[in-house]
Amino acid sequence: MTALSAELTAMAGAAFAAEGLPAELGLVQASDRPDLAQFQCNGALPAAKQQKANPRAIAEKIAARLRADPIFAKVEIAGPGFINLDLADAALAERIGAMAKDERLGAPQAGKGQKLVIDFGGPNVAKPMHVGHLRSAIIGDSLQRLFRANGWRVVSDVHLGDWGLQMGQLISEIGHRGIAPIYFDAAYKGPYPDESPVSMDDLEELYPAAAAVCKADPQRLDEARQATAELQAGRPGYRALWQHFVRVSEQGLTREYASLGVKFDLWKGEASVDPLVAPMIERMKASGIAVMSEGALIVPVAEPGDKKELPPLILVKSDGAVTYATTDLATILDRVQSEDPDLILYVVDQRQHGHFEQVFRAWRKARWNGKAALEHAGFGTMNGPDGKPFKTRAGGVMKLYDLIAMTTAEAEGRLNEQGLAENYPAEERAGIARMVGLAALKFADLSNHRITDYIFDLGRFSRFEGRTGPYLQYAAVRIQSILRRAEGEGLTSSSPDVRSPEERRLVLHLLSLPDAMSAAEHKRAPNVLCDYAFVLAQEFSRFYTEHHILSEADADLLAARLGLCELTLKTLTKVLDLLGIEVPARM
RNA sequence: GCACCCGUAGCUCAGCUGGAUAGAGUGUCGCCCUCCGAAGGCGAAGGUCACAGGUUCGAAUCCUGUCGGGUGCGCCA
Repeated sequence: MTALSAELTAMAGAAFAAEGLPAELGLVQASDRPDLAQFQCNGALPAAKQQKANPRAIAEKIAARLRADPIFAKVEIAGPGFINLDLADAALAERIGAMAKDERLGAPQAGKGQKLVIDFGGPNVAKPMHVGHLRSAIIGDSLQRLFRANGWRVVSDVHLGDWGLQMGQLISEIGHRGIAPIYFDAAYKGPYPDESPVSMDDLEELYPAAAAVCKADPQRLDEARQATAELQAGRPGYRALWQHFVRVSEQGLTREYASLGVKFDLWKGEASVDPLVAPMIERMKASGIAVMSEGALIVPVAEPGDKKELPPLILVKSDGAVTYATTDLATILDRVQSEDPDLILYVVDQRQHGHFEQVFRAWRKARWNGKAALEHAGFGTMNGPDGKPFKTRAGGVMKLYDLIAMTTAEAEGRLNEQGLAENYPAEERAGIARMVGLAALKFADLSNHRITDYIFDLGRFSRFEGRTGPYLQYAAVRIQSILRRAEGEGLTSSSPDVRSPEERRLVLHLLSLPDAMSAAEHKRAPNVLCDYAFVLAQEFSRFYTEHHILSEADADLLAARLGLCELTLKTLTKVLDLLGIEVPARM
């Protein structure tokens, strides 16, 4: 089905064209002044500028053409030349009926035939996931859901950090402690044990210790560098040990991501493109793109128009090891070869912007095959109430696991306070608390614009009133409750109708779903969906307060209103799903 | 030092491909449960859109400068 705004835009566009004006001027959008009209078209103003004519006169010509169509209940000129449009209730009813029958609820299929790879710039192996990874997971997950809903084929890759200096630091630390000498014995030919010599807990202790000692002691840093280079060069014992790190970490990370409800198609990492790295470097050297400088192999990426010269991308460090810029470049090569995507989206902290600019420029400079557009969808940091990066009370890094436990506990406390879910089985109660806590967390994160930093304030998110995830869940649960009662009374629903102002507002908002989904896609901004969902819940609550549905005497009206409840529930559930938020059956 | 991002109601934030009276939540103050879940609904008060110029018929939105905050600036990721 065609989106209502698109349908109206096509009509207005035709009217402009018929007047010898560009059809693009016919853009019709929801009105900024709902008190004046449902939709508006501002095209007469730029048209007047182009033609050096009176905007109201042009608007009048367009309006005269539009008035001929019975879809409109009102076509008016206002102010300097705005064209204000109201639709006939019958036309709205027809379109909302079509939406109710459409499985996709009118989702725009603009991505049909296009392929997207999303890179989550995942956490590092051997380090626990912390709140810094939360935004990448939540925002990236919402984007993958949205793009899929809009018709794209999507491949998501967690893209673990498993190949850098931190690996050498860990190896060297383990060597110093003598934990698993067999992996360091150059004479030993294998095989190496299947069982990992270190657990996830061990790694969580080992890594910070290793990082600290390298910072304090230059000699230890050198050792770590050398270990990194040897690992990358393929030293068997180091590779075997590294395999253990990766496997152990992946188990832990899978659990963490699962608790967030986030899934990836690929669990690749930097190391997975290792075989591509050496040939890629050779190719870059051969074509003269990569040159030696200060002992390192670099790709100059400065461009003439730069306000500030961008430093070169370092392909191979002077110690022989590669950097994540190298693996990111090789990963593009890998993705182009295996997926041939139209777009690669990097959902990574905004502070990495310079890095991605370097990688993208180097890629373009190489002029290799592939149609993929490269784009960094950066996000701001999550700060504590003091406006500084979020920490635990003790001042340490807050682990994701603990954060989720905190929000769940808050949700549970709130349920207790309200005396809700009191008689539910303990298991269901726990499930509800988890869903409510996650909704609070995700909605708070997603409702801010991606790029801005925001303050994480558990107290505020946990009030569960106003513009929050739990409010939206509550709205959905209330609708489910009505529908259950209706079913119990043997009532049936029919196609929604438009009779009251509250229904009209609700229906208009439902019909704007494709606009929200398109805007969210184009801006790569889930906060647009948050806004849509919140307004939808508000419009429903208004409708619900004004009209007592189940006691309606007019059977046709009752059925139509039940149909409207069903469609609202479907739409709300769908948008929440795009945000990665689940709705409990009751709460 | 240079570059990028940001500065909107007491607080937390939307809006920023220029357009009509700048929005929401929260907080404050009123009103609404004999009826489908009040975690709700309705209303009031609250803003020199940091500041100063400029472009335009029209600027929170575009340009320049100033002030204030954040971030990044070859061998970490």
